[in-house]
Amino acid sequence: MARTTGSDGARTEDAIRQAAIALIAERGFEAMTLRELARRVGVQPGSIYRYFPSKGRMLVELLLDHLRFLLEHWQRERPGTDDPVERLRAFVDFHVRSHTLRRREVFVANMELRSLAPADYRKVVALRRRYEDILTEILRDGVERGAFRVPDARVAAFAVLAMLTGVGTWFREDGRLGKHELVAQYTRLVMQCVGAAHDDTAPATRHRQHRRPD
Amino acid sequence: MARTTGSDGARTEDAIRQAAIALIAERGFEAMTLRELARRVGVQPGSIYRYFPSKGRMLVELLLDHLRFLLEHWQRERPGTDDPVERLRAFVDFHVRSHTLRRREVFVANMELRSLAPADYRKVVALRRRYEDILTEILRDGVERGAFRVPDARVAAFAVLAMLTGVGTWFREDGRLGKHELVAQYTRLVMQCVGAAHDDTAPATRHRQHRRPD
Amino acid sequence: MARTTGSDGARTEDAIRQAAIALIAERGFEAMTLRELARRVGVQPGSIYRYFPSKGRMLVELLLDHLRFLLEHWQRERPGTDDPVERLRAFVDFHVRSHTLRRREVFVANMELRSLAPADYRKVVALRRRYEDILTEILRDGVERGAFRVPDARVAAFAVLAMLTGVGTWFREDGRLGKHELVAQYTRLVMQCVGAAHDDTAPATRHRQHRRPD
Amino acid sequence: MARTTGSDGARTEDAIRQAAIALIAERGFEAMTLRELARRVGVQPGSIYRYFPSKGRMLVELLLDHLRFLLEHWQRERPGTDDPVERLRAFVDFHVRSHTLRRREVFVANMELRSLAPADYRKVVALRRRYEDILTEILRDGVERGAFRVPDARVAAFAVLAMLTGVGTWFREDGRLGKHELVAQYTRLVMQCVGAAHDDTAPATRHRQHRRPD
DNA sequence: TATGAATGAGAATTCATTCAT
DNA sequence: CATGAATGAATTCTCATTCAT
Repeated sequence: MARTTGSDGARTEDAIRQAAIALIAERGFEAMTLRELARRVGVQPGSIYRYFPSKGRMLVELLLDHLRFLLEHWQRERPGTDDPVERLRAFVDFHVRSHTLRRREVFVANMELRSLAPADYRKVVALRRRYEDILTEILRDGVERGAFRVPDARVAAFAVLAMLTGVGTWFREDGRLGKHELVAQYTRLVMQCVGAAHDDTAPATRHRQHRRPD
Repeated sequence: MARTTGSDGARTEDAIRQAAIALIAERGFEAMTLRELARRVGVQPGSIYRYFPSKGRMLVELLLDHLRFLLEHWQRERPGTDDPVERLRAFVDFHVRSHTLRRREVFVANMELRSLAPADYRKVVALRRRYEDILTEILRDGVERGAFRVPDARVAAFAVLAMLTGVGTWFREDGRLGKHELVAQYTRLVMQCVGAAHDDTAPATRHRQHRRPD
Repeated sequence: MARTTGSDGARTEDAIRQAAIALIAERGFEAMTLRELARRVGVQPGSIYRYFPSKGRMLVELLLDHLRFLLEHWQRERPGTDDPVERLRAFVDFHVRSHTLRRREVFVANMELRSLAPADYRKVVALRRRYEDILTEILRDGVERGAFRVPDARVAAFAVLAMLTGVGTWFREDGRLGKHELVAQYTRLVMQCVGAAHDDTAPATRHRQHRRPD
Repeated sequence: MARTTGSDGARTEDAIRQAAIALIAERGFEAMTLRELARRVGVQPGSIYRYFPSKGRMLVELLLDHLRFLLEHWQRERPGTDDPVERLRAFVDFHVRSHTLRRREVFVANMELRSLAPADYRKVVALRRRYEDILTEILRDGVERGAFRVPDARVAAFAVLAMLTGVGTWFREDGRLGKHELVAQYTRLVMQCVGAAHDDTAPATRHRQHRRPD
């Protein structure tokens, strides 16, 4: 077959990106083959090279895109207030929502750093660091203002991020727990964790206290 | 050459296991080649097959060994008391210590589940589940006795495990933070997280409040 | 280099098939290596996998092709008559000619059944059985009509086929015996063997009675 | 384990030979591995080298042994008479019996000539030639005395040998046809084939004329 | 823009063989 | 006589990548 009438580069590139994220999340970057990627997209392996100069570059671009997406969206959605509790609440909400919505991207970004070439690794980690800094800064500020009580803001930030990001490992969109409920539970856990003087009378967590999964 | 003088099966197997864990942690299972593994051990690639029937079986055996190690050691070291706070404190201590001591095994066990054949995957996950259940059980018991306050013991267990396990990602044996201090900080974070009626006047965390990593 | 100018799938596949038959006939299927096959064809070993999914599938396809070739050609060339002697004569002629013309295919088909996977083995043997049945049927019919005298048509068919097929083992295109003469001698032997009321005064065999190969 | 008390070289060697013939017949010489052979015999692969200097030498020895066995036994069993018909009858009987009794040896000897090193090939073929010559000589003598009518004794010898040897391909010890009956049928086919002035009133073939396998 | 034929390097794995014990 | 640890070369097969069309 020659060229499909109306075939369209932008559409093809997008299809490749989507399929690549899915495939890498499923199999891992090293285990994914361009052959299979091409098969899923419905093109020949060679065609991928119109859009990405190499398998490795494809990974970096996907990861950078994801991290830029996170940073930009946070920029847009973060609350105007400077109340640490409100800011933390917003961050948890943002993080849990984006990390369940874009589960595969998050998973890939967490698993495949090893597969990056050193220079790419540095770029990606720098962006990730900026994201971590958002939380560190919120915690640090909260500690200073007496809103939170943790021995070390950076350690606490790592702990909280690990906790929050871990949600992607087990949460299923179609599982027992609704996403709203999920956010509520994690918000409470985080608040307790950082020693927020909690008003844990928030309704969402309250009326479920008797529920118990598994 | 047929056989290096004094060569010894048990020793060789051990050397392969050690090197394999290190190499998989470094590069990832798929990216690791048996050639390189053999080179590090100082044998020919084919010799690995005296000890493992395939690359895939090697991975399972390493993972199962690691999980069995964790379960057995917890069995031996867990405290006799049934006070939830004491049990949780012991678990955090055990987990953080074993997860910093056997960092690479932990890392591999968390990253390479994907690379397992389905049947092996099930075996490994079953063991991991038993480990998770230890913490779930402690939390559930604590909630019932009023020692902890979390909306859902299982969700909290996942959250706490993610938090604790994440320590392996950034903690360096030779870094700023001592292991003792590390355990102290995580203990406090976990206690707060599960809403333990805290006696957080513990000295270890106190006199460091002004310190700040990174 | 990506692609030799003017390279052409159909041509390459044919070259591989030809070379494969020759090489398997020479060395045996197990002893043949894809490296050597590729070298003879003038491509890289990996390129063979564009045309055959595995070494094993290559063998089946070659054997099935050969047997289909035999069956189809017999279908086209078999005589319209129902006189058993004429039919047998035509079969011997067809068999000896095709088995000297396609010596290597025949040889491979006889030697390499063992190397087939069980499922493939069944397919190939089923086709071979259809070929054997052609002769069995001719003999059976001839026995019923009183044209041949053998105790058991199926046993005789095996005996005659073995005899005829054996010709490929020793006959050389450039040897003492012409192909025409060869067919004549085998026709006579077969006719005698099945007890045909022979008119063995056929000239072809006559004027050579004093010749002696080897 | 050290050495089994009373373990015995001659016994081991014999076990290896037996197993080797069986395994080569099953899989083919190239496809057989010394590992599997050793496993069947119950020794370690290295131990085989006490008895055979290499895999290749093992094959030659097995083939030479087999051919020597055939020649010696014929020497002992051949009839004293010089009547061509009697001699041919005895040969057919001997050949069919030995080729069904030692099926696997025969099969191996026919299939694996290719796997021999050139020098070994020559030795084996020379012995086989001596065996073929026995039949050629009988036929030639019979033609001269007017007992047989074939255009060329050597061609007929090849044809008859192929026919007779083919029996090993399909005959099953536990099948429909008894061995006695088998010999009788082949004797008759051969006699007819060489144009022996037949007294085909021999009882063995007669009273079965109505039988029909398959 | 896309194909499909081909490459070449390297992967896991197998195997005959060796030899200290 | 036999073992078992090890070798080294080779095997099938895979894969990222190239490029004429």
